[in-house]
Amino acid sequence: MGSKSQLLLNPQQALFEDQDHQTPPISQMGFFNFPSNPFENPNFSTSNNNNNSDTNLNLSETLLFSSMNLPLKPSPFYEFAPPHLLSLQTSTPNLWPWGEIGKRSNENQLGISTMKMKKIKGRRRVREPRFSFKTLSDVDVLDDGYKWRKYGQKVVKNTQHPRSYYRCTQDHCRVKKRVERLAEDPRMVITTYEGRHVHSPSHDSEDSEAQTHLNNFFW
DNA sequence: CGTATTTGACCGGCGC
DNA sequence: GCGCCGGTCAAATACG
Repeated sequence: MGSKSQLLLNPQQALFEDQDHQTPPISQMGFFNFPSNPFENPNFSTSNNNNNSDTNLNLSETLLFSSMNLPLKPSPFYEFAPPHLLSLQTSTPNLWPWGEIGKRSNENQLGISTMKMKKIKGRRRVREPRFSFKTLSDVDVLDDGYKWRKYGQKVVKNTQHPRSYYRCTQDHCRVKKRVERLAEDPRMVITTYEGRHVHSPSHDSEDSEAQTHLNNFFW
């Protein structure tokens, strides 16, 4: 990978859900632990080192995940993790049902369950595939190579930090993401993507080389 | 002046 | 049915 796509994020856990046109397969959703920080980067360690002013996050795992257009097959969802990102063969999946996540954090921190489906043409309901991961980060909105426009912000119950809603600015691309801080550990950012991009990431600046490389790799 | 963000209104699902 | 809650809309505002 070129220097431009240096990995600066440190996703701790990821959550996948498969695409299912009937019922939300909550039971098939869950976090699993990443293998112990394979993306260690001295520029991006613990967030409370205030000297670490590296807020300009680069092409990252976020891009890798989102550009692979989300998992499509049902479980085991970790099949869809980019193998060089998650060497899950050697890691323990550690599944957490959503309900249990809520319990652990003693609040409904992600609240995804209410946003399961959307209506399509009056009758058909389709739930876009989603996946999320949490990252140790000072900045809320991680630069993933796509351009996003904020369209809402909401305080979620029993949390102090608001949740922000973003939509991809590309025409006809309906990908959304939301960003929030983990209530129990505000150093953690939870980023959730929903939908698949119908286009390549478009950073205004340079770096098209790394991007096409990534696209070719994942698409 | 065009575009992005803010922010309260609105809406729909769900539990009671 | 009603109220709560999360998600979205959109008018007003900020921004550059």
